[in-house]
Amino acid sequence: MKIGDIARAAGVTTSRIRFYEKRGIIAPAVRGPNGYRDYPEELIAILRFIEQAQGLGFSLKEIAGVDVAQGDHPISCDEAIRLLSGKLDSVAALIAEAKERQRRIKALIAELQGRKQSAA
Amino acid sequence: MKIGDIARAAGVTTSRIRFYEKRGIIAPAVRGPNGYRDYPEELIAILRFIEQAQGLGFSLKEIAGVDVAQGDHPISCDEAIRLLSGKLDSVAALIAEAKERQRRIKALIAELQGRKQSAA
DNA sequence: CTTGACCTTGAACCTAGGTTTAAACCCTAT
DNA sequence: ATAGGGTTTAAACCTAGGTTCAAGGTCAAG
Repeated sequence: MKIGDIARAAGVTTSRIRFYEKRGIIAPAVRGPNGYRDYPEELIAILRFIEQAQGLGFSLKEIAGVDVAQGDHPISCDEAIRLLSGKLDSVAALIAEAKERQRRIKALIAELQGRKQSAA
Repeated sequence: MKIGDIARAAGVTTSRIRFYEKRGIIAPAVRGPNGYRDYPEELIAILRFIEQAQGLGFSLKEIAGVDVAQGDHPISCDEAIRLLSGKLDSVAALIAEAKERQRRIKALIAELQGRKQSAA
């Protein structure tokens, strides 16, 4: 499949696919006699996987570390659980931070409203 | 006060102060006869205010919009409440998103652990 | 044989919030 | 007068995740 076919099928741009290739996130494409990239159908699933992983909060760097498209072992179940657990922790930390911000903002609003009352 | 004095007092770098000035987040400094920036002591509080606002999730663009250092009216109480309430909403949205991620990650982990059990 | 759609490359551009660097100037102490 | 610290400027660099551009090659249809 040519890059445009893959792009349409996976719902991503062609530039994004080239970008991933350049960054080593997906394996370099086999080239046809005209120099065009020729990708296996499996890349569609890989690209969807990447979007999914991004949606879960994984950076491209982290995704690249999984070697998803390097033809290596497709990552062990234990490894996947380990990665997900790590991300779970960082998401929890993010939530805690956001809640703290929320708390402080609420306190500020309350203070300002109190000031408004006493001024009135 | 010279830029270095302000920087030390406020706990920021001099480059950051110049950056803020260039971006219009703080007012351009008065210059001494040697061309050195000469800042009023009040800038220290303004810089601290900026850090605080950033900590609450406000971008520099949003902070600049407040015209904190333009010598204008120092922002009305109602206006402050409005801005804070808006930020409160976006923080709530952020938390909701993060929780959704958390939920999905947990579901994935559970699925993988189930797979491990059935494989064992 | 030309038009249009596709592909190639490298490089520049974008947001956000700064940092770093280079080359120059100023001030104070010794 | 010279060393050291401070200051000035513009411009380049950084992370992240891409997009956009320019200039050119390829392919199938009409």
